Amino acid sequence: MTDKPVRTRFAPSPTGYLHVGGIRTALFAWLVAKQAGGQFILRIEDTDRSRHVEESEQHIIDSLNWLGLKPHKGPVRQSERLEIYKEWAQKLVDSGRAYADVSSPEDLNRLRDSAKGAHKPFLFREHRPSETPPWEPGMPLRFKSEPKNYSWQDEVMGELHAGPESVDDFILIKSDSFPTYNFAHIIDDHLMGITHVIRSQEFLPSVPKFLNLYEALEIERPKLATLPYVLGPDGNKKLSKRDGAKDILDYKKEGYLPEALISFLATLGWNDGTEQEIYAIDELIKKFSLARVQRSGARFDDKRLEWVDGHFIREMPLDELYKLAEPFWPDQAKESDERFRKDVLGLVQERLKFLAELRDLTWFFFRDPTDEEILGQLAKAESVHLSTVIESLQQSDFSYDDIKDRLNDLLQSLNTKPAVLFSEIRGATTGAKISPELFSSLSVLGKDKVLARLQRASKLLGT
RNA sequence: GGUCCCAUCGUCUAGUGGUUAGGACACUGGGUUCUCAUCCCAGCAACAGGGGUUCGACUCCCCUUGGGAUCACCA
Repeated sequence: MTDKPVRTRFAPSPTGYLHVGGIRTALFAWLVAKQAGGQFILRIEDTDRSRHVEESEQHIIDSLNWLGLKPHKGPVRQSERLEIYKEWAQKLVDSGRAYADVSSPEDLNRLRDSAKGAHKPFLFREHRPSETPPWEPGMPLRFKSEPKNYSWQDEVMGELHAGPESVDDFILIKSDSFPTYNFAHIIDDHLMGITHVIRSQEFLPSVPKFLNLYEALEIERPKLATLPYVLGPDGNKKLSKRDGAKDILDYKKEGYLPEALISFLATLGWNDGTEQEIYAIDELIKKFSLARVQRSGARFDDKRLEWVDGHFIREMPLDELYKLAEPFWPDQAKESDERFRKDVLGLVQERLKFLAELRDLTWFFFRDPTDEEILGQLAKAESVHLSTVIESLQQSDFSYDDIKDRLNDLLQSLNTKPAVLFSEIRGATTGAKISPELFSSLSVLGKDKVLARLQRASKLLGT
């Protein structure tokens, strides 16, 4: 092997959005390129016109950009390279390694059915016609394979083997003149100088066919790396859109941090052998290796993602988090100033798992609770201290320390417990089932609001 | 059915012949002046089965079982 500059690619077909499985493939390819100082290329495999979704390409690009997996250049589109595939196809025709396929869909179905009935694999090469017409536009072109045993090295799976049954004649160019994946990706990888083909497991059974084609084309084979599936949360099936796998951009909408997703995805099927659980992107670039990628599928676990995301949120400087939190505030928060919102954010930072939780955690800072909300948090019979609390807090400067001292004093003088007194105050001032720590909450909420809410609660209870 | 891949706690995993099989998520219990969360402590919990090889197997080999993929003019 030569010392060609490392180049990897991510080659999705534009049929919809990207889910975590696809993104993980992109991430690994990106990491391999990055750590070698190489290039990461985006190639749009749009050779199936019937499944093509117009907005898909932009959506894919947006997804990669959000996660910081920036391709080296703009995307390469296979649909714009038809002439190239045609030329290479012609080479195969000229060397006798490809032939026009005149069989009808009915022929094929019949052959397939009979193979199935005989419990044998369907191999087109067993029905290869002895004579075929010259290849002309509008005719599908089929590869003429030379079946044999193969052994090859996979960067992830190790030494792999397959028998001649795995090699067959397959379609290179379809009747609409578009190439198949099986053909186009081989040509493109070669022409684009791709050094590592990193792709998911579904292509593994086809590798012997590809190997046969590399030989027929007399081109050097890139390194092959097969990634195991990301499995759905339940069952052993690979994660799929059909089973509700989320669009990666939905995680953006819910306020997950890109660096958290990256760390989570990287450790889904890879580890560096240490007990480290969280990785910064720079560390991943340094430490990642295909050889340490797991060979078995990894199940996607929401809970772990939440934990990782919460971890990143807690570690983040408040000012930075504040910028990201912008779209996630409760509606009424617009009317509050930045200082206030930052204080509030500081209070809930440690309990956010993702930013969309901000709303439910902070609404009572921006809007008075309703009667029902207050009463829902207060048991009348036990709520008897409110007027005393009001008296004391009226004297307070509402600093954290002063509030703390006063409420602690009340604990003494009223001869009660935090579980009683603090719950009462919390319920009356927030009307919420959960809230941040009491003294800070009161301090941030401010004297006017706190006193007004306490008085209102007191009135509601008739005390 | 043929071909191919895979197999350690519920989940993600460490482990490369000798370990009380480690960590993390989740879960359970406890602590941190109320709730929720953080943090800390503790607990629960795994080598699919059977044969070999070996003084010794989670580690190596074989078989079985289980799971998955693939056999398209889809990628």
